[in-house]
Amino acid sequence: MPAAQPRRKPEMRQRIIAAIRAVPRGKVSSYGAIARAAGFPGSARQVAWMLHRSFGLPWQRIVGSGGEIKLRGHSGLEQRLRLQAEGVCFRGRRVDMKKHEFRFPRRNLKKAV
DNA sequence: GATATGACGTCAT
DNA sequence: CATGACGCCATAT
Repeated sequence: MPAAQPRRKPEMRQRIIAAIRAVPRGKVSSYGAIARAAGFPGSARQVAWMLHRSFGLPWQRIVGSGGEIKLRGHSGLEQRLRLQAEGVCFRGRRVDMKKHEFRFPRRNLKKAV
């Protein structure tokens, strides 16, 4: 059978947004981790793009690998303040991932969706 | 369809 | 630890 074409539905956006919203207050996650959790490993950039396009998301909880804040200037400062307001600890310029990195639940067993 | 861009990630220097 | 190069992938023009 000729194969089902991989659909490019807006499903990607939905899943990424869902993953972002899944990060609880006081926790953080990285772009790459969000992308993986959403089922799109390697699409970290799309996560960032999405944060810019969609509003109402806990954008401050998404940081770069190792807990580094990737935003520049004022935005980066605000992100830091917002996270600290949520109780997130910093170590130098980075988030203390050891304590605050959110672990996504594994929904591997079967495709239960 | 080609080129440029971006809140990325990882590795080499 | 800072910097640069390369890989990655959806959008924008």
